[in-house]
Amino acid sequence: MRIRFGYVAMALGIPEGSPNKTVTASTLNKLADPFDRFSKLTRLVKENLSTQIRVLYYNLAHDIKVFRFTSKLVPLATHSITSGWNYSEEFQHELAEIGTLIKKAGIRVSAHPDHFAILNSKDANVLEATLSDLCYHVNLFDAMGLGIEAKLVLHVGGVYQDKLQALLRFKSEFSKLPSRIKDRIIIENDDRSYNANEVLSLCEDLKVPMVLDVHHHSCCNDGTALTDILPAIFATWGSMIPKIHISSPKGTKNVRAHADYINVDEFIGFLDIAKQYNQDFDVMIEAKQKDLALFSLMKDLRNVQGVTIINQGAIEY
DNA sequence: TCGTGTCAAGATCTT
DNA sequence: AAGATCTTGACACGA
Repeated sequence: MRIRFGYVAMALGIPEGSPNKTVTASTLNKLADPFDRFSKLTRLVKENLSTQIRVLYYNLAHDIKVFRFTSKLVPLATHSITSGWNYSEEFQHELAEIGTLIKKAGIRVSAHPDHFAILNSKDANVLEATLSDLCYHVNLFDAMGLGIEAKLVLHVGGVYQDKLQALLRFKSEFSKLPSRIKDRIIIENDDRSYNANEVLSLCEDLKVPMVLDVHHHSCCNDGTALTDILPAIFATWGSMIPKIHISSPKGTKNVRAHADYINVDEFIGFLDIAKQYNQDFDVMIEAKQKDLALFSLMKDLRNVQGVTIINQGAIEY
């Protein structure tokens, strides 16, 4: 089976490789002239977008075809201080350039609204903020000219001590989403609330792909072995190539936090499970050292029996 | 320039 | 009811 690797948001292997530059609302508020606020924001977005393009070229130079965007390309995009700002139109040229590059190079991209985006929150304000955040991400994908293959990863969350009700609320809110959002959502098992089994059932119900996070599964599970559910998880992707997330625990005391690099033995453990299903898949590396962790894992994989290195960002196993 | 605090976000645990 | 905690990378600011 063929496995491709990707990393999240920023490149540590090149200078100025972070498209995460931002500003706080309070700093903007201190600028008396609205024009100054506007130009400060505009400068930051332009910088982030040009960094993003540079990072994509860097990825291509290293055969990395899987990438997750930062959610901060447009600082404060969903903050009330920028309400009415048509960033998609203002940066249409730059965003289109990014999209063209992605399509031409065949890069698989996604985004992951952070865990404050809660589709099934009981709080109407939180729900509104969540919808606005999802809309923001989709606005960027649309402006890039990317279709529904550009996915948005969500967690379930919104438990309030009642997981069953929370799941019902999730399904109900999901069904109300506009298709431009709904068609892009994929759901991931998390590290404390919803395990892989529960998310699998939800994904089967909603007919959306499931992202298996192998590390989260080891933090939060009901005793189900991956061997038993992996084929069903892969099946939620239909004809698409499944994607999984991997990371390693930071330490024995803090098992949920992400370590700098990926432990190759843990990953091989997963590969050995996956191998029996002979399904190609993509792997998102969630390690603090980002691209450097990817390179490090690839280096470690060179010494593993059964691994064939296809290029700097893919293996055959 | 360095270190500490703050910012964004929401749920949940503690006081 | 209010505050601390969790999480993340980067800004903001005082020393």
